[in-house]
This record gives sequence, structure tokens and C-alpha cells, in this order.
Amino acid sequence: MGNPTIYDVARTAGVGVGTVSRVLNNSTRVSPETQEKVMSAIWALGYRRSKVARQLSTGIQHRNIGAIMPYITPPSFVERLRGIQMALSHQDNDFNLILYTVSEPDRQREQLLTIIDQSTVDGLLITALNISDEERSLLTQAGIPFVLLSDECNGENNCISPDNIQGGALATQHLLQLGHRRVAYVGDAFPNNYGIPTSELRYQGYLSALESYGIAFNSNYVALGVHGEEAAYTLTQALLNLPEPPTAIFAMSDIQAVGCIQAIRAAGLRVPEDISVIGFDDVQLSRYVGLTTIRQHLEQSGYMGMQTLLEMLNTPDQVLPRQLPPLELIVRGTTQPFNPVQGAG
Amino acid sequence: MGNPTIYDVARTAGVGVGTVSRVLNNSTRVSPETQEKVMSAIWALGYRRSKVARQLSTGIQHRNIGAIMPYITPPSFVERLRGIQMALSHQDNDFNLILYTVSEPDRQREQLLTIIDQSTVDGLLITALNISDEERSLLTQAGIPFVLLSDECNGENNCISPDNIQGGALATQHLLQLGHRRVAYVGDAFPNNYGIPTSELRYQGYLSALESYGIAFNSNYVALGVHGEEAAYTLTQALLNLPEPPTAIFAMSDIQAVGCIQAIRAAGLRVPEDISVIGFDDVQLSRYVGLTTIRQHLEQSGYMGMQTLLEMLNTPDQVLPRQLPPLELIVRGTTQPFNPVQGAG
DNA sequence: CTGTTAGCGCGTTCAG
DNA sequence: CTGAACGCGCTAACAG
Repeated sequence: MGNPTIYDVARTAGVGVGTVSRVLNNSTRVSPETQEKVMSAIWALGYRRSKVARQLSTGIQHRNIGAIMPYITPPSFVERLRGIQMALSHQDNDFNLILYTVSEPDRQREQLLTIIDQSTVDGLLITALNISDEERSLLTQAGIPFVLLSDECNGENNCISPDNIQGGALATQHLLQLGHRRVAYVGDAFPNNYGIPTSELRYQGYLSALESYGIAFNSNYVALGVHGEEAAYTLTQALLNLPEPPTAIFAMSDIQAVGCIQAIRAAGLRVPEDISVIGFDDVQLSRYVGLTTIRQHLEQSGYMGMQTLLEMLNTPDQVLPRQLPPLELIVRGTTQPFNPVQGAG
Repeated sequence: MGNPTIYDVARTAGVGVGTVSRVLNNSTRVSPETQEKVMSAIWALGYRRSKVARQLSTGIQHRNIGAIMPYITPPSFVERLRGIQMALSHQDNDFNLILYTVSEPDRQREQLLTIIDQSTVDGLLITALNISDEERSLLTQAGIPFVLLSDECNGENNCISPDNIQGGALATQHLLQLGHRRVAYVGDAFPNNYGIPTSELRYQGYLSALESYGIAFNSNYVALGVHGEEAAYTLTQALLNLPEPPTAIFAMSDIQAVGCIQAIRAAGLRVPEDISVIGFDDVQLSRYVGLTTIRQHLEQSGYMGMQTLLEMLNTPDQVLPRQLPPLELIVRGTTQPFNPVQGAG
């Protein structure tokens, strides 16, 4: 049933396995004619040599590090990927980077099991995924060190995350300080499919900032939907149609902020003259768009995550817990002080 | 010298290897106390079981596909990655995706050799890299199928590329049709470090378009430098200081076009009122910036590349050569007809 | 130049 | 419940 082996090749070529191995490895010590016989046998049988057997025999150990995340191409993941990549190349380990994407939330467990079962990786970097206690112990049991790039850590030292609540507060405070009072929140509906509480945490920050400024909470100003530019666009349209539309919007991510801005412009209004918009993340795009936002050092978090994982693999004894630099308000061109004239909406 | 094996563990635990294997695999049929003995032996020796041996023994074959490219995070690579990823998940193969980045051009050969030598991958997708004849035959000899995502194919059917010359002509023609006569080219100095002729090809297109419109070539309007936004910015500044500055710029990539635009604005001029700018690639960013550009279907090229590689791996008999859809002019907001008033520069 | 044989480290029988 | 022996597919060392 299985694929043909060197023994099969040797037999049909009428030679010994050693010879086959030799031609496979370009050992020059083979006569041209036997070489030819072997080659044709290989071709006839469709033989392909087994990676694993070869590796076991040669003793060559190539180590793999897996990085698993829901997506790889949205800006915020690209940034982290860059950091991951940098950490990997900086300490020129000979680690291979294997990328896994969790195509559907339901399949996360299954994928993790496969990874563990096939023992494909020596370490795992888990990004923006919610790992159950069972999954954790499975990983530990299998002896696979892992670190979490998460949105909420409970004091674990193999976990790195920004302070999303504080970030949400920071963004909202900026708007409030500018004099805005009708401040909306545009974010993902929570809990989302992957069980990540990002939106909820930033929303909590929004709430607390409102409270510390003594501003009454208005549920009409909370617009939740699926993640992405399009949804943010639609959500914003609804916001603009309110009897008293907001004069400022805090979008939980830069990409959603862009959606908000486009909706505002499509409605014939200007940013920031008529409505201020602040995002979150500070992905590369935001620089080009001139978006005011909260920088959460995504690239660095990827870097640190990979760095600690490498430590866990190389010197398991002492891994130092790392901490991200504090969140930063980056003021660019999409927010400005509240102007009493505005709000004619 | 090597790492401890189950034999070592068995010996120090005073049991047989079979028992060790059982506790390693959660076989419940082990008495709690021997289990305990084994565990502590494992811990004491710092034992970690060998992936390869396990795989060889269980017969589990996990196949790896490698994707190698100079970088992974610039927009044009992200787009291709998305396509690669999609192709991989669409036909739910159980292939792992291993990402390699060629940190330095000089190390490309070395990295390829390592990949071949360690027989890490079953197939290789080579993106934006110049592969020598020797490297090709090394790959072939090792039985590793590969496909090229390149910028110039010589009729090979394991190679996918856009028609860069035609694209360059397309972009330039657009500017010319709008009435511009002083048209500049901003691109990478060629040949670049990785030996990729992209810039040169698009430049050829630029030249041919100029010629077909009977416009004299002016070397002052050709600005070449390292790739990236910053360099394009500087290059553009020089262009603007010319006695007769260009009224339109063709930048060989979107990211460079963005650099041009920023330089123009920094000089107090407007795009497109004072100077028109067209890019190349149509990466996601361009949509947000409203950049006129040439769409080269990057995502689709990644998809097609992975698709044909999978075919080569699964049904080596017949792989159909694929062809990218034609390049497309995408007119957005950064180009407009030449206005005789402009050029006061 | 070539056939034979002994491991590589682990899982899994098969007897105890 | 546990220990011993075999085999996974290949490489390398050793005789011819």
C-alpha cells in the first residue's frame, strides 16, 4: 500500500540499497550505467524518498516553530508577523517558521490537535486566539512550549498583551478633552467568533472615560457589528442618521476608522471639521491616511512573543516575562476640538 | 553527546522503553506509581521526544510546502501571500506552509542548499527571486518541484508573471493620452540586489510608450534609487527642482507613488491639479489613497502559483500552464488631463 | 565501484 | 500491567 521505498527501487533496478542511496545523494562513486538503471527505476516507480527516514538517519534536526492565527493578511497581523520574522532572523537560529491559519473558529481545536499529534512543531506562537484550559494542558502535556499574543493576560508570563481597557480610555479621553460630548463607539460585536474580547475591553475603556468625565452613557452611540471596513461604513451611516448624531467617533481599529471616515465623507461631511475620528492600532496604513489613533506596538509585540518563545526553547530555565511599552496616543489629522457650529447633522 | 532518548529515560526510571512510550502517549494502562517514576525521570533528564523518530514510526507523513521570498510584509508580498494561503486552504490539503525570507541576497544560495539538504519541503514556491541555472538543477535533482512567481518568464510552464513591459507602457500611455508631455519615471535602480528586473522592464515599457507617441526621451526625467517610499520622496524632490519639472510621474510601484505624492504636497503643489501621479501594482493601500495605478492581480498570482505547485505534487502527470489575467488600468484620483497653466513649477 | 548490515529513536506488537 | 523485540525508510561504514 505505502509508497515505494529504496528497497523497491533497488529490486527493480537489480542493485543494492546502498547503491540507490548513493545515486540519491550524488555520490560520484557510481558507474554511469548503474546510475542510469537506478534513475529509470526511480522514475518508473514514481519513487520519492522519505523526509523523515532521511532525517532520522542523518541525525539532522531541523526545528520548526509554528505561528497560528486567524488570518495573516490584515494589517494588524502583518505588523505582528514582521516582528515575529525579525526576532527569528535576528538570532540566526535555524528554525523554520510554519504558518497556520485557523480557517474557521470551529476547527481551532482540531487544528491544534493535529499539530500536537503530528508533532510538527517544537514551539508555538499563538496569536489572537482564545485557548481553552484543555488546549493549554494538551500543549503542555505534549511538551510544546507556547506563548500567547493575546488581548488579555491573566498574569501568565508566557503571554503578551496591551492594556486594551486603558487604550480605550485613552482614545476616548482624547476626544473628550477636545470638548466632544457626543462620542460614539464603533466596534466588533462581542464576543466574536474566536472568543477574543478586544472590542469588549476597549469598550470598557470607552465607558470608564465617559464616566470619569461625568458624561451620561447613550446606548445609541454604541455601534457594534462584524469586523471590517464595510461594516464600519454601514454602522456609521446609521450613526449619522440619528436625531443627534455624534460629533466624534472612537473606532476600535484603524481599518474600521477608515470605514467610518468614508461613510462620513459619503454623507457630504468632513473629517475632522464636522466629525472627529480616532482609531486604534496604528497600522502602517494609518500613517498614509493621516489617522489619529492609539499605537499599540504590534510589531514589537510580535518580536517579543517570538523572542520569549525562543528563550523557552533554548534556555527553558529562565524566561524573563516581557512587557510591552505603554500605549501611545498618536495625533494626526482626523481629530480636532469640538466646534459648537457642528452637529447640524 | 546527543539528547537523551527513551532508553535513557527507561534506564533511569528502572523500567522498559515500552512503558515510557506508554506514558508519553497517555496510554491509561500504566500504574500511577510507575507513571510517576517515568515522569520524574523525563523531567530529570530534560528529555524531549524526537519528532522524526515518532513520525517515521507512526508512518504519519506531514507534507510541507515552502514559500521563499525576499520579504513578507511589504504590501505587494502580503497580497501574494493571501493568494497563496487561499489556494492552500481551498483544497484542504494537509500541507504545512513554511515561510522563508532571504535575509540577504548573498545568502540565497546557502538557504536553498539548506532547504534541499535538510529535505524540509516537498515543494517550493519561489517569489520575486532570481534563480540561477545551477539552483534550478539542484532543486530538480533533489526531486523538489517548484514554481516561480517571477517578473519575467521564458516560456517555462512552472513560472507565472505579469507582462511588465506592457504594464509600463500602459501606465505611460495613460499619462500621454491625458496630454502630458513631460513625463517622469521613478523606479528602482537596476539591476537590484536580488537580480529582479522589474524596474527595468517597466522602464522599457515607459520608453516604448514615449517612442510610440513620438516624444523625445529626456534622461533628466528618469529617477532611479533604492526601493521604498523614502527614496521616492527624495527622488521626486530633485525632479521638482528641475528647470522644467515633469507634469506627470509614473512610479514603478504604488508605495513609491505614495512617496512621490508626499514630496509633491510637501513642495506646496497639488496632486493631480499640478502634477499627475500613477503607480503600479494596485495594492490595498492604493484604494484608500485613491491612487491611479496598474492592477497586476497580485493575489491571484499567488493563488495560481500555489495551485500549480499543488498540482505538481498531487498529479505530476499533467500540470496545466496558467496565465494571469491582463494588466488593467485603474483610474482613481491622482491623474488628470494636462493643464497648460501648470508647469509654473 | 557495489552489496550487506547496523543503527537513527520511537511505537507497537507479543509474550509474560 | 510491563519488558523485549521488530520495523518504519534511509544513511553510512564495512567488506568485498
